[in-house]
Amino acid sequence: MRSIPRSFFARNAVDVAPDLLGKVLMIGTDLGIRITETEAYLGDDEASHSFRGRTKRNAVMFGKPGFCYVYFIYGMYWCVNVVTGPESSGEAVLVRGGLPLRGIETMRLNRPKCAHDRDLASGPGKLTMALGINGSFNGLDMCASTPIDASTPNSIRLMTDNTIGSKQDQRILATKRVGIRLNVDRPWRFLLQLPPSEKK
DNA sequence: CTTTGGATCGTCT
DNA sequence: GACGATCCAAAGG
Repeated sequence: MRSIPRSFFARNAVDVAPDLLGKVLMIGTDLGIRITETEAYLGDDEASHSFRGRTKRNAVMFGKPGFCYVYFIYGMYWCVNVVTGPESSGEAVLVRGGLPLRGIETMRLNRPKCAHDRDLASGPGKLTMALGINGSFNGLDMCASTPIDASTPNSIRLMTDNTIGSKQDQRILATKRVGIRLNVDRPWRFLLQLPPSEKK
């Protein structure tokens, strides 16, 4: 498991989003999911929180790539993004789903009503609940080179897992984004198609 | 299996 | 004052 350089995120969100499939979102050292679903949001994109310019909520989107943008939605849920593109472009990739990789027991405690392990993190609100991500993670660096140990609170990282097959082996499906009202036709939702044997 | 509607509050108009 | 980058329980097929 190795960290991802900031240059990976300093590209267009539509390019970063599919490349994040198969990568690992880690909280601390013992809790993580393999990313299976992402969505790209651009600066000049009516569906994006950044479309109408910088506000208190979306300020992180206009900062450096590789940082964490967390927002609260529907009065109940948190969603987590990674900022992409050149600084102040207002781009980000929403992490919409993943499969438990480490710390499944913790995820079950965080989502006691979840019937199947494969659904512990199978949605943008579900995965933040499973991983314990909330507003206090907003603005944290997800590709810092500083090592994480047990004394690092609220650490959140995107990482590459050597044991996962190369991107060339992955089947990626692109569809329209969900849950939005504007700019609905862009095929900027990306799903990792797993072979039945890997679906758990 | 699919469809429907309720929950719940920060943010921006 | 309205609505949202959602989830889940309940009801119907």
